[in-house]
Amino acid sequence: MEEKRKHYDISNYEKPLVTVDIVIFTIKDHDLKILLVKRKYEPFKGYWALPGGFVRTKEPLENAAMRELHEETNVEDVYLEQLYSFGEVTRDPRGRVITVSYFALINSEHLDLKARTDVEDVNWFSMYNLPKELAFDHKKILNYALTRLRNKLDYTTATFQLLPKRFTLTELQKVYEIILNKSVDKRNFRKKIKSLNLLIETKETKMDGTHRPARLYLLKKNAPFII
Amino acid sequence: MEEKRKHYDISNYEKPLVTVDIVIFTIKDHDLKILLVKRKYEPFKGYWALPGGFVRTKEPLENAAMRELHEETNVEDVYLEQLYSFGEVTRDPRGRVITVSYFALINSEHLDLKARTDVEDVNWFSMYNLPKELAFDHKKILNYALTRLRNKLDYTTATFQLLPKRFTLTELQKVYEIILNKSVDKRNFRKKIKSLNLLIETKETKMDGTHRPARLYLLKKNAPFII
DNA sequence: TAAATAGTGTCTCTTAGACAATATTAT
DNA sequence: ATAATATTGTCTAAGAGACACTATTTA
Repeated sequence: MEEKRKHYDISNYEKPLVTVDIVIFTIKDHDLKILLVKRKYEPFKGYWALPGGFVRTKEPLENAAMRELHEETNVEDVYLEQLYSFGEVTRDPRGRVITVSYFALINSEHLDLKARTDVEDVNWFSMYNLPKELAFDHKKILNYALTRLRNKLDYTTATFQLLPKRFTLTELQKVYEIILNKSVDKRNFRKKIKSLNLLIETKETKMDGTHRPARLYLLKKNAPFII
Repeated sequence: MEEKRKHYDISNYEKPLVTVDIVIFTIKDHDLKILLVKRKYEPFKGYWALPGGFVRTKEPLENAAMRELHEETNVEDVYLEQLYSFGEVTRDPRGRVITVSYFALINSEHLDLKARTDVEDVNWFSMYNLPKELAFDHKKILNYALTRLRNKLDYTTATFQLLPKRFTLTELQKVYEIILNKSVDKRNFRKKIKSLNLLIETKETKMDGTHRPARLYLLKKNAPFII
């Protein structure tokens, strides 16, 4: 009987804290950027950190991530995916904190950071030029996220979230080049994209400068997520 | 000052419980099997469930998973990988429980289930013939694990963990066929495996029955994990 | 007509997949 | 010899990657 209670009563177990942390990617100024917040309080006061926070008791994990995301940005049309859970015992000096990390891809248009009171500063950083030290194990989380993002490029359409609805093939190619951090042959790239049959060619073009205008495309309404 | 304390004092936050659950795969009797335990206590008393348990306060997540694994089996040489964290609010009727799931691949030799007191029964089940109802959201976790396992087949050597150290090419092919649940052309399979240059041909052969004996191979000592 | 970017096609090499005959062992 | 599994090669089609010229626009 006592043994039975031991197994049934949930309150006997010590509880770690659970947070979510989000790697928010966007492409801005021809660069892969991620959002960081400067911590106003200890621990790691003054350090840049991933946006995140504690999971509320009646809140699904994904909602917690989405809530934190909305607290930082006003964007809709967000692609959000769980990344990995980090559970080193000493990752937070305050005590046992397990974090479930997410990564988000947001459209480079209409970026609009909100004013916040609980952080000292918010900013976009180039993934290729991060602050030397980040709070907690957030550097590790970022590297993990970059690897995942690069892999997704190959076999999913998730990365179209980084572009406006209508985009040119050159813009699409730049997304690939910026994420992979290497250049790609224009002819092979276009051949590949066209063979996947994911895009609709619009009648509009985009002019910017003194040269031939580029055709605008959009992703098919029900293009497969996994190619 | 009060606001500062609010952000610093960890004890103000409500804490969900954190468990680990493990999908332990092996290959036995020409079938893909996973280990389930029959629950002795509520909730889901009498239901089959994934082995797992609460994470201890001073225990890294991966250690918790490894500990649960060792509590069920005596195997060493285990491949263990984090799968996904499930955080639906209502997934455990006792309250908020977030689970970090893992999957493990164990060698089909020397399987030796331990006697346990806190479960009613332990058994291997065919992945293709599971009990109709499982405890919690464990069916969902299992399906997620199967998808992951199938994907890993393509580009990692993780699945060699399912075989003894020395194995025949036919045994290796069977692993592929059982996991993918479809048959594979023998000539193409061997051509592919040989082109990857992962194996060492031993001088020994394996006899079993009245037919030509098969050459034994082993995975190269420092074969890459990701191919 | 100069400057700047958009847009396009061919060749080669590698890889995936279809497909069937011979080799070796024990009884 | 028979039964049973091991072992091996060729052909074709599709895709990846190297590579350079023409088209269209504005100033």
